[in-house]
Amino acid sequence: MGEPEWLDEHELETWEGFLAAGTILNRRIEQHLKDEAGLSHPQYEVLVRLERAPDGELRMTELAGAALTSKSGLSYQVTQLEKAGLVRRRSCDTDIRGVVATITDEGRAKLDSVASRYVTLVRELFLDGLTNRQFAGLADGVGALVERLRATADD
Amino acid sequence: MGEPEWLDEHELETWEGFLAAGTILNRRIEQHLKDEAGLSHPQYEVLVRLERAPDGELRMTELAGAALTSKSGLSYQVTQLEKAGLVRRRSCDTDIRGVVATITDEGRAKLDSVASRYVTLVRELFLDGLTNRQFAGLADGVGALVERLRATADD
DNA sequence: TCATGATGGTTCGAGTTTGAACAACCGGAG
DNA sequence: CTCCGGTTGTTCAAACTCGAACCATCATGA
Repeated sequence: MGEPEWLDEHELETWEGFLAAGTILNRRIEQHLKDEAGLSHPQYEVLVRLERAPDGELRMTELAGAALTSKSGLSYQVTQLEKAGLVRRRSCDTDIRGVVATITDEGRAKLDSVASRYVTLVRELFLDGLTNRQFAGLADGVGALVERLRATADD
Repeated sequence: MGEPEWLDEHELETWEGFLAAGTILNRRIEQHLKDEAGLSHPQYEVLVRLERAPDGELRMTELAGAALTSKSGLSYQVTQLEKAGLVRRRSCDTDIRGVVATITDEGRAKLDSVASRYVTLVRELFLDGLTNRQFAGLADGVGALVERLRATADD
């Protein structure tokens, strides 16, 4: 294994800050979603993915692949959303094993009702805290990161 | 509430990328910690904070305040770490209610055993994916974010 | 001194996540 | 057609998280 090149203070600080910021932002968003609409963050994610998909439909596996949770976690969340009437399950036409999740009109309405507040929150917590220069730099870095992480999604 | 200023594509992409990157990185780190040392990420966090503290000791509340989990969550984790012999509890000298958590020698040894691998991983997943310019930009942005989030920790 | 409100930590229950096990099914090679 | 490895989604037990309730204690002021 050998000695790696240790992290200098700035590197460590940035790394830990990055993680910490993600954690805090996640938590704040979650809090607001819960209070406003009774949605957990995973549930909100599911709805958003579905809304963006053609016909508001997506296979379970595709849904899970969207960086969310495990298959079992998705199963659970979709069940919750189904109980709430925001999503429906139907079996896939071309594959009997398959299940397609569909967002309902209530689901879309729920998303609409949260959207404005959500955007406001993202501005407050994230964008407003950054100068244009900082945002540009962060956007660039994040872009590179996401690309790299997606590329090495399986190792 | 009124209509907020909507997010343009670049803003949305950056925001979602930021969250997604955090989630993925967290998960990968967690995976490795679990495999290598049988530690969860929260547990690792606790050990790191304790190791950095003078005498390797910290009050429970201070520990929880370090952006980790809730008080109850911390209680649970410290109990787990105690069972594993990596941390000890003792009551506080100046406040009978208080509890001080202390990292044991085994705890320090455990951290040492993970450190090298951990650093390697951070380089692989995070630092190596960024050019110097990108890192600088991201570091700047993250710094501003963390500062802002800490400042508004209570609203 | 004695109330009174705030604080420190644990414990409890409900909800959630995860990986493993499972049953059903697909699709290609032979 | 028939295997057979790989896929799909659910279910299960175990672990984890959170907030609320709780008791004990502190600190302040009358």
